[in-house]
Amino acid sequence: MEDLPHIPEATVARLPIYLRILLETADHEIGTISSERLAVQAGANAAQVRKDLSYLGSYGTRGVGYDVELLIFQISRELGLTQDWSAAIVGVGHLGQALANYRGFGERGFRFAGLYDVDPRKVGETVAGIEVRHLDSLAEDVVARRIAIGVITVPASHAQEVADRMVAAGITAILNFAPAVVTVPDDVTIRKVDLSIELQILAYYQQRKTGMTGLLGHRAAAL
Amino acid sequence: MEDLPHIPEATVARLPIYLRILLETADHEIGTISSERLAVQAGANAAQVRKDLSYLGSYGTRGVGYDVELLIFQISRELGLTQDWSAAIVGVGHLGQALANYRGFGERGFRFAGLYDVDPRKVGETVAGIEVRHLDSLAEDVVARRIAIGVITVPASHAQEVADRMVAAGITAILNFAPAVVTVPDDVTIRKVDLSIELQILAYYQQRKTGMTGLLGHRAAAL
DNA sequence: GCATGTGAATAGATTCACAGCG
DNA sequence: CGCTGTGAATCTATTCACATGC
Repeated sequence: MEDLPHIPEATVARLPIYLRILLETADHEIGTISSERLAVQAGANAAQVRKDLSYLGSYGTRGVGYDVELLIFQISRELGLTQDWSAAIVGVGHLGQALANYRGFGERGFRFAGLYDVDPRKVGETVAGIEVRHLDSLAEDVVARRIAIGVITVPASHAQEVADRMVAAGITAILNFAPAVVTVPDDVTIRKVDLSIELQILAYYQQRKTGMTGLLGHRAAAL
Repeated sequence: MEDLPHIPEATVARLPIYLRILLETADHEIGTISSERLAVQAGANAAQVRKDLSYLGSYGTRGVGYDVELLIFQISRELGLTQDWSAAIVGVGHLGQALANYRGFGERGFRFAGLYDVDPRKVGETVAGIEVRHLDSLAEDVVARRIAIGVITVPASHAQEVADRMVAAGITAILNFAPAVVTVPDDVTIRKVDLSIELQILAYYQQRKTGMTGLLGHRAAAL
């Protein structure tokens, strides 16, 4: 298999996990790893690991396993992590500040190159060593600081508007933390992280467990 | 379709989105909504909306659409949101504090009933109106405060240990923000939110766009 | 007539199972 | 002989298309 045929979405989502495990493995000075071992550590199935890795090419050795360093390089290259990426955070609330301070983003070349808000009390402040600028400065900064990724941490009511401004500013990859459906043009990639949806999903599965106490799956004692 | 046959995972993940849209729709005093309209607002396909909703039962009216209030109730019931849920956050770093302060969790009956850390400088402090307690108190609090959900916001190196203590304390639903694979027994539901993985996925798709400039998809100018 | 509800068709992801190679 | 690489089989999810019923 060669370079261009694109990788299934589900595989792309797992490559970063493999990469992290491989980096840890390399730290332990282990030179080679089997799909079985990688699968156990990733909480997956060995056949899946092999199939996923096969989309990158044939970098394993039969009877031996995968060379850890080689695989780190190949996955990094495939994910585009051989270059550095600059991101802008729009919305300097609790979450925006937490992200700005989050160590472990550098995990693979991500840098927050800008923090934006419209609140005059926040503009001019410094958070995590970055000066908060007015959202109006975003467009010029995208060019000047080569910002490629936008992170939305504003309230839901402003999320679409912020996304529109990001797109207008030339950003084509967005990570949305606001609890709102945001639509963007086809050439813009958007992903969402929605904390309250995650909790609701957990609640569903949790209810299935405890709700089984009554005969008909009725609701259990609420608090 | 009746009560027990369980709902596909993909559908469960979308129900909270529909619910949110329906709540907004209700705010605008609109009594009825079509699958088409719901689909547009959720960024989905009308057939999918109908199929998803059909797992809850037949709550639509042909030729008309769905009664907004009725659907809100049915989805809420299915997701287990007719009861309140208490969650504990373990790890009072930037992210843990941001979550504790996050308004909009109450969006459907979630309450943070406990904040835990092991750092003596943090234990005893108050964050978002909640006293930070030592992780050792978790087990007793799970019982006393009926905590059902655990949220992990500690560094990756401690995530598994914290998860183990949550499980030992009787928690059976966990949301993990630490960039680490955490394993739990089968009867425990775990979901992960991994910020750096999300950025890496964006980087992949971003690269596909810009990386096409060179003939062979080689890496572009790094900064 | 119009929008739901749903079988049937399609697409996508996971797992199996084994041939192929070091 | 052991572990990769991958077609084939299976399972899950999405989309189509239309019969059904208000």
